Amino acid sequence: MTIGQVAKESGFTASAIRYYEQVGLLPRPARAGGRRHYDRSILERLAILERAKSCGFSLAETRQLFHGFREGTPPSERWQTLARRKIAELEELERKIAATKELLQRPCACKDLAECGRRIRSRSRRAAAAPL
Amino acid sequence: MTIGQVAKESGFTASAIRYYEQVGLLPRPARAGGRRHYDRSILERLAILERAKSCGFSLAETRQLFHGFREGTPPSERWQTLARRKIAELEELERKIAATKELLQRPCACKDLAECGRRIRSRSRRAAAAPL
DNA sequence: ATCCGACTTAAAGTCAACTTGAAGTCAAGT
DNA sequence: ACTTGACTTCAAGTTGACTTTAAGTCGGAT
Repeated sequence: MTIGQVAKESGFTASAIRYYEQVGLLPRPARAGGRRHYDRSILERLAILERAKSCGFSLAETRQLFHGFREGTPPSERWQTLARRKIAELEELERKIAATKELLQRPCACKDLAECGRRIRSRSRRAAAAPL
Repeated sequence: MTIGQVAKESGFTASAIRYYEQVGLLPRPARAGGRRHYDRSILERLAILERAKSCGFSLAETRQLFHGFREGTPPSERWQTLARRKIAELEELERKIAATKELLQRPCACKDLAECGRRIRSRSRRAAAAPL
């Protein structure tokens, strides 16, 4: 298959596919007259990339999935290791979101923004500032 | 106060303060011999920026807080309008996180990554791919 | 007079994950 | 032979919120 066909079947753009190859997430395919020529197993590989992406894994983390374990480590263990970390991250994010929502729900009764500033400043116990 | 003193008292770096000025989030202060000279009300303004930041507002949204409403609109209304939007965004994000966590909790029993790819591909009903 | 630290500007760099553009190549169809 | 469309490479652009760097200026203390 050409890169265009792979793109159409996988849903990734051709340039994204080239990019993944460039950063080491896809093996270099055979070439026919300069052009990349893939066999259909590339679609499985790309399906994994898509899954990893929808799991919130960065490309660096996704690289781990392929190259970050001792040869022969079963995929169940690979996924589990990465998943545990990511779930912990997501739970941290959920906590931050909850805190942010509470902040957002606080009503304001100031007469102008300058008063907002004064109130916020007088209440600030130097801790609540972490962004998402 | 000089920008350095404002930086120390506010917790923002001097260059961040200059940047906020540059993008229109802070008024241009008086100058004394080229240098910026602030009065203490800048600290209230920066406290609002800090609060907006910890509410997850982008600088563009924060600009709205100051300049996005009819003159005279009370801060309560300003905050409420922006807060409602942001809360909706955060709830959408929470849904995505929940979906991602479910995906991450799915156990894998494949014997190798190629099998993972085949399984993912055969199950894929072209919908579950949205990243965070 | 000279030195230091704090300040000034404009421009460039950072991060991720790609996309876009420019300029060129290839194979197939007319 | 010529056109077309899909491909190639490499470099640069995109987004947001800053930071960093370079080169220069200022005021106060020695």
